[in-house]
Amino acid sequence: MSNTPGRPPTTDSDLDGRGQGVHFEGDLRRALMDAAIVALENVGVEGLSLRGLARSIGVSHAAPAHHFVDKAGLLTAIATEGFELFVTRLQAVPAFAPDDGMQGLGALGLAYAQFADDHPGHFEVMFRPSILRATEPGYVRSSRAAYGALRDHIARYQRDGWRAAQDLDSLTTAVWGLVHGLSVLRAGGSLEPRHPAATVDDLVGIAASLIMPES
Amino acid sequence: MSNTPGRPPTTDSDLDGRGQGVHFEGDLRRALMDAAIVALENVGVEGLSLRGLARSIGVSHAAPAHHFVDKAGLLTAIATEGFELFVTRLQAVPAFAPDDGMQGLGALGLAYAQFADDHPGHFEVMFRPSILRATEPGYVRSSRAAYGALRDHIARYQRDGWRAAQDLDSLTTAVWGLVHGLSVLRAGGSLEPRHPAATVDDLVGIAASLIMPES
DNA sequence: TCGACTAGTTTGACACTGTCAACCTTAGCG
DNA sequence: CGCTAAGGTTGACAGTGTCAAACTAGTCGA
Repeated sequence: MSNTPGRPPTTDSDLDGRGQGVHFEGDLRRALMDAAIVALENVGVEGLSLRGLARSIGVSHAAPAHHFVDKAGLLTAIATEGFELFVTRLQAVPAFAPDDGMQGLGALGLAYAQFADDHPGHFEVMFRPSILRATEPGYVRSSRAAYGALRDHIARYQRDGWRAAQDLDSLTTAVWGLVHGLSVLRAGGSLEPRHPAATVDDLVGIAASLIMPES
Repeated sequence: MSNTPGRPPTTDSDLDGRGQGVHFEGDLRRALMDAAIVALENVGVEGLSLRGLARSIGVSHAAPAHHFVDKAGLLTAIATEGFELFVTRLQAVPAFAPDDGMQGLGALGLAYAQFADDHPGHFEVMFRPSILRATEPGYVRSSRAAYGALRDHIARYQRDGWRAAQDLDSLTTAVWGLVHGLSVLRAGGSLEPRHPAATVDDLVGIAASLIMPES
């Protein structure tokens, strides 16, 4: 059970060479994160237990502490990974095509909302610095990279004439806030009463109707 | 709950100093909620401890269970109170004046963001049904009342010509998502890197720039 | 070859938590 | 008077995160 996950335990160390066989990324670390991500989806942060994770994987209760110092460390690792996934997702959004209306922006919003839907475990934790080691360099770097990716898209739209006169950071933050707020409300179930079973596309439609009422 | 009317509230006994307030909403209940709200502001949900609350007030560790069944019950009571405060706050927003541009909408957004800023303890918990007894009638009622108050404002703006053709619920949800997302990001500190020390007014400005770029 | 070293893991302990069951105390009332 | 019940207490239980110390196995320098 301990070796089922995809990666074999890095049998050879010399592909990296520096130092000795330093595989900081062991098997257990990955297994713990995967189990934690599933647990976050099901029971949320308050229901997640390091001991329960260890138990489900079949290691002792103190094993996690060796890879992540404590619970905040584990959550920080997940949040960081989330932002990294997030960045690659945003970067996969096709560039703006000037003749397709606001398709570019719509695709961007869709990527955001879709990410929240596809990775609820990561999303649960990414934007909650108070329960993370929010000053950890990796977390800071990846979260800023995510903002940067968002900003790059908006900048490109501006270059193509969309609200070119407005402040880039304000625009980015506003778009971010809009799609983030809708995603959060949806993930929390707060949208249910008025928009039962709202899909990700519904969200994008709602957001689009606010930004560009004419279309 | 509030029934068992056999005994009138005995207003004859002075409700000053010594405990024994026999009103069915006791003294301790209020004290626990106030202490919890402060704790939520400081240490968040994961740092809040029923025993710690009881200790700080000077009652036994099991006393809270008598007023709120468990932790979720306490949080639900706070969330419900938060929505009630929220509704009165929204209802205090002056009606739309047709000649003041989007001042009405701006005031609405300001009320929202200001509430999140003024009551971080309540806000921390209001939109997280997964840690609450989200089906409790009082919570459902007050949270829907909040949506209704928001919707009433938007409906009035529509009657005055603002985006009159758009779907009211979609518009309400969009505005809600925008201002909620910005408030959440700000409360979590995620805005810090790009917008250090962003004020509530900054938020409203950012939101306004997205909704009405021409102004 | 061998001993030291070290990352990874285990065991055991501690203080803490939420929750439950039982008991005590007191006020109000027939 | 005794009854009832709400409000509060005490004690216990199973979990939890975290820390310290011990063990294990693989690696490296000699």
